[in-house]
Amino acid sequence: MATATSNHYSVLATPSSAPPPHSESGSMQQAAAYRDAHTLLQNDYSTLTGVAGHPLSHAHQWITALSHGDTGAPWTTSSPLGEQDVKPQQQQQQQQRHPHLAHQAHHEVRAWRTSTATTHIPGMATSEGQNLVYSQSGFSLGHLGHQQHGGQQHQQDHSDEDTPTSDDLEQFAKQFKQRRIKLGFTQADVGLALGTLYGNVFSQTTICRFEALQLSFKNMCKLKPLLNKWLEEADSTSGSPTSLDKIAAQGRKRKKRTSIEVGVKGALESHFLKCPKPGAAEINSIADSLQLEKEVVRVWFCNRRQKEKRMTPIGGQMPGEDMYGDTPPHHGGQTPVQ
DNA sequence: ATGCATGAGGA
DNA sequence: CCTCATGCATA
Repeated sequence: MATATSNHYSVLATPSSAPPPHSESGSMQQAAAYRDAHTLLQNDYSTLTGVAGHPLSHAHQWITALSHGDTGAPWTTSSPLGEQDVKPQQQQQQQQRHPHLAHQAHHEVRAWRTSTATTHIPGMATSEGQNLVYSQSGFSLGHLGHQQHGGQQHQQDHSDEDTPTSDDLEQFAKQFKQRRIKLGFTQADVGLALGTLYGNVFSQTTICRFEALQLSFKNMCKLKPLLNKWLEEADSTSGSPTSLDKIAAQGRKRKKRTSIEVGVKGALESHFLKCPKPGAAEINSIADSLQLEKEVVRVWFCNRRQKEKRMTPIGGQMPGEDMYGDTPPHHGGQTPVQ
């Protein structure tokens, strides 16, 4: 589709778009034991997934099969139905920069987990070769948890209000995942539970990213307390009724996800290396040469930059561990990928 | 598990 | 326009 670029995201009902039963990709993690009698007032995926033998497989993603009558469905222009957010949106949504970190705008942090948890190869010139102890001080978390009393500083506590270190987060994430699985919950379950418990719903994606440490440091810090509370609730309440609130996602006309071909991705990567922040002109240029929409290119760069800021570095870290014959028999590698 | 996308908030 | 938190849709 070089020229195609179907400019219209006509969400149209793909003629052959039967209900994609997309077999559970993460079936291993989806197999959960619901000790709660939740009413399947949604789409019965049970029929699809149940065949495997999992009587209690839940719909991991509350599909929003909105019955859209209009074929055009311009997700941007005509949106008669006002968008109604389903999020309770409590008042604790304020995570924006505090007056203290105002100056932090530019010197962003990039390498958090310079130390691979426990065992880390010393003096390993990974990619930067300049982090280690140094970067630790790079981001002085001091202001994040800013102690306004001026004298007290007992961080490192745990399970409470202090700024965790990147290492703390890593450990917590690991533990969390383990316990979650032990209790028979899926990532989606947790996301929902958080919503019913505290009013903040989260998606499977977010929980997943948390466990994989693929969120920004700040974001991790924000979520940790919530997940921690859920953990306590979860294991202590091993049989009590969990109030289930089904907030059916409303219809939201979202643009169809554009698939960028590998070759094109490579090209984008190249450009990114040269200029991670291209201006409008550059974007236009790139978009044109790659035959992509400007918006797509712009968004691609935005997402790419975000990746760079995640806790877990992207292209690297624990590929096959050794590249040369010399390999330590142990590795504190990442998650065993569930 | 991840890729592309939306949106709020901030210059 | 960007950053940042988040998620639908998908591989």
